[in-house]
Amino acid sequence: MNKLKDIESTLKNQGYKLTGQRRVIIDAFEQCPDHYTAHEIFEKVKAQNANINFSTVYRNLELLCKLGIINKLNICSGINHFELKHNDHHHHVICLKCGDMQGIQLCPYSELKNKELDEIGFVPVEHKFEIYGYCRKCSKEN
Amino acid sequence: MNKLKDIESTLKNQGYKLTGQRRVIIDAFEQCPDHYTAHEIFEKVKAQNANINFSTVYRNLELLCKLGIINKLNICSGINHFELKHNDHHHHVICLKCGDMQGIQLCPYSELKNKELDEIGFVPVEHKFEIYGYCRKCSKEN
DNA sequence: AATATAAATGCAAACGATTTGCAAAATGGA
DNA sequence: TCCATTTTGCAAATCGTTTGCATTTATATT
Repeated sequence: MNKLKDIESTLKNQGYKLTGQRRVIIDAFEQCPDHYTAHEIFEKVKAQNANINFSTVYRNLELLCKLGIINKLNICSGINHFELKHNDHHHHVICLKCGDMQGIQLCPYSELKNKELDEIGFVPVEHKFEIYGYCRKCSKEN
Repeated sequence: MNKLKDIESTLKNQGYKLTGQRRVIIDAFEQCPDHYTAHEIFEKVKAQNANINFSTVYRNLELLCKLGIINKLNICSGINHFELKHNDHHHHVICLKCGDMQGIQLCPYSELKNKELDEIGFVPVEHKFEIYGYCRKCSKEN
């Protein structure tokens, strides 16, 4: 059972077409250990398919987000990053010096009933947890 | 002991001048129960001082961030919000429908030594925790 | 395999938030 | 009050992202 095939059938089932551009974008994510910016995706994909356009990349990133295939990570830098949505729940540490972002398993939050959320009537759906600090390399350099 | 006076002397101590524009920006934050976008600050401030410019607002928001007087909150919507840095540690809930953002006291993370962070050699400095979901108003409407 | 139709693409231009260069104005110490 | 320095306003540039539209493509149907 191939992840790529799963994604392709998700697209088809929802009435979206499987274009060459989509295939290379999905393929780039398959080969991505962590996350890409839209610009990185564009570069990766252009290397495979000379004729792709930036707006096509953006439109497909948006689509893949909508279908729950990828996640948009928007961190302090202001530049969006995208990652394949895996089954594992994880968060990120982000280096304040070099900007590098790594996934971590640590999650301090469990979605038990919470008194404060109940009081303000807020219904949680998902959460984001980020730790900012210094990565090994940058903390050594200081 | 006035918070405004504290901020003014922080500016002076660091060699920055206390201009009319800075005064109204700080004043707007003093009167702000939670957070503003740069655009909201601009509108508030323009109501006090007809001759302020957007770039002045941005330059001063950046300065106040650098001096640790305000925080920049960058949430999923992509629009930056700014809030006075108070002594209280808090996080935010953000409505997926209307975009409203409220502060919450709930913080599931305590910066104890963490095995996973140690393993990757990451030195935490600060963290951000956000819960996305539906606010009271929007969850009723559904 | 040829066709029809709806969806997707490329292109260029628009967009919104933010940043910049520069000349003019304002601040605060001497 | 004068001067050096900082700060401002303005307009233009920038960056990431989105959009309108004509053309192309994928897929279901014949």
